[in-house]
Amino acid sequence: MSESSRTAVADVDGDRAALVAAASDLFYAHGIQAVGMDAVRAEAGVPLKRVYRAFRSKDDLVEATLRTRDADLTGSVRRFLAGRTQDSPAGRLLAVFDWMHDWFAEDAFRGCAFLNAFGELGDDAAHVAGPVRDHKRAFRALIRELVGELGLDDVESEALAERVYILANGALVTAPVTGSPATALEAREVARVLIEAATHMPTAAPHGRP
Amino acid sequence: MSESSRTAVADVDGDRAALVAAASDLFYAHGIQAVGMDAVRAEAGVPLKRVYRAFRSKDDLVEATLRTRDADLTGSVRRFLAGRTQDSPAGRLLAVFDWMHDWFAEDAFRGCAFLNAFGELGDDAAHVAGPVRDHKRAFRALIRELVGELGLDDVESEALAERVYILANGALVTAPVTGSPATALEAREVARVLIEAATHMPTAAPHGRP
DNA sequence: CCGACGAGAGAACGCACGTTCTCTCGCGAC
DNA sequence: GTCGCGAGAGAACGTGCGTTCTCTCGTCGG
Repeated sequence: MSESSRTAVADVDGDRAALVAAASDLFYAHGIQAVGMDAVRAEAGVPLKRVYRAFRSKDDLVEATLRTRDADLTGSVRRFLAGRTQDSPAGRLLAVFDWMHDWFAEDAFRGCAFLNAFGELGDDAAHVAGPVRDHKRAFRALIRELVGELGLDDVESEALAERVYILANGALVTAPVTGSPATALEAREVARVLIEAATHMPTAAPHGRP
Repeated sequence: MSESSRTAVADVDGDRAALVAAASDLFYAHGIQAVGMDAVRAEAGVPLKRVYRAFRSKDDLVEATLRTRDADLTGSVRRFLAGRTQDSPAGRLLAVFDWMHDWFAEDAFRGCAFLNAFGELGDDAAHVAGPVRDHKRAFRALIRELVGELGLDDVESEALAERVYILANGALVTAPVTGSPATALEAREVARVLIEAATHMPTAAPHGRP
């Protein structure tokens, strides 16, 4: 067993994981300020004392929650893309919007946790603004990576990546307000037009997956 | 004078206006839950008693603030468009992004108050979700109106409007995170490509205003 | 000049939160 | 068996909120 002496000595790592999982769901569903530490404690089934042994404060927990969610999302989209290695570079870039569509259709979907958190607390809270900016940078970098496979030059690649990134954020924020997952497919169509315009090559037909 | 007996009988309408103006700024800058009624009272210079004579509760004030902001924003963009009546239909549609660019460059810009509020409180709070959906519907209707002048058929017009709307939301949410007003111009370029693709007609050169 | 009404300022109240403290109890060591 | 350590449950504490209440004082009618 990789744990220390049996289950004893208060498994701080296990607590951290349980608390982050519980807090992540609650913060995402109701906002950060609206969820109290007691609700997190109850959802995680961890006594309050251990909560404050695992995290110095609520701010700490919030930051850990955001960083974990960043890793989870990145993992999720990369796993999705791993199933599309046979696709054309354009198809793989567009697959990001297919992934979004699947996500938007989930019952629990309530927009982008990072944009929600940033909108709620903004620049006032560094422990939120930092992870949010890091996540968005990572997401943009992922898109940039996929755009890179299209074979455009650097200037064109940067421009296209920036535009697809803005577009993805647009879908991410519009879908929860309208409640329609199809927003992702509209955005996908826009991306398709952008890719065609940039590469001067036709891409797969709308909504069709090879 | 249009007021009732002098300045007496507690000018409820004046109070409402002052309170909404103060609350609007504070909510926008720091979020809704982070701003207490006492801060609003202090900023507006209105005694607490009159605050609760003008509004039944904080929820009421929040809703009034959002509705007023909706009217203000709509007025602002329509005034901006009124200066572009000489432009082509495509130019007038793209002018929405020029208006956004001006807005993003303001010091106080902190994203879309409606998306921020929705992200903060989400569907949990009907007094927020309602005005947010109404505002977004109105904004989309404005875009649909401008798209209508392009002379496309209804199906194409609806599709283009939806896409430009998603795009505008993308710029609106990306700009505060990156802090770059140029996001609006990137989105403008995407819109230009979409319009060209939809109308099969070239539009004005990038970033050029006739 | 007096009395009463109403407005302003802020204290008061009930509640909920983040955080800490205390009490109790189970369990292992000797 | 007994002692003591440590963990769990939740009470307690300080703070800040939304909302209401009270007290004081200026002002106006008579």
